[in-house]
Amino acid sequence: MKNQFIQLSIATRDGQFVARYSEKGLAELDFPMVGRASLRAVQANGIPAQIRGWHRTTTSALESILAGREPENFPPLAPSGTAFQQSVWRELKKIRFGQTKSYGEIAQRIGKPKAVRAVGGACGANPIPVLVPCHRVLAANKNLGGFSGGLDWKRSLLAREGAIFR
DNA sequence: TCCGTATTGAACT
DNA sequence: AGTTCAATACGGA
Repeated sequence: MKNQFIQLSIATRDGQFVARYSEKGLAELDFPMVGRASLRAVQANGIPAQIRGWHRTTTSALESILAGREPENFPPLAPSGTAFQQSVWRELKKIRFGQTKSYGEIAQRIGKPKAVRAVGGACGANPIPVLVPCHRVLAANKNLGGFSGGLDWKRSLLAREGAIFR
């Protein structure tokens, strides 16, 4: 039972997101579930005050982005992944609100200019979409590329930020 | 070890 | 302007 996340939901007008916290911070964020039964992801009691605080910050950051505004604060992010993935995600966080970068640019900035495909793989493995802005990464020709949460989400998020893409 | 990938740029129709 | 194709790093099975 090593990874016992504490799971809390975030209701937005775009649906119910689910956030999972480790003792280090926000570990995962899920898009609203499409079909049936969004899990009742709430524990009423026994949530440490620290995590409740993080969750308030997460909620407000998420709501800001969904409303097309740049968040003022972020919770501590604690995604689990390989060293390579961590370095990619660290780089993603540096992309400013409303800006985009290509997979190749990310690869260069982490010092592995030829690891372009691997960067794509790391983006797809990102457990904290939206807050770790994997949606701001486009293909070299400014085409959309892919998105694990569905391309509609990627289009929508970029549009709300006023980013330029095709 | 083999396979797929959210890539890329060049070489071809 | 569209299509094919090899190079290439990484992660999962």
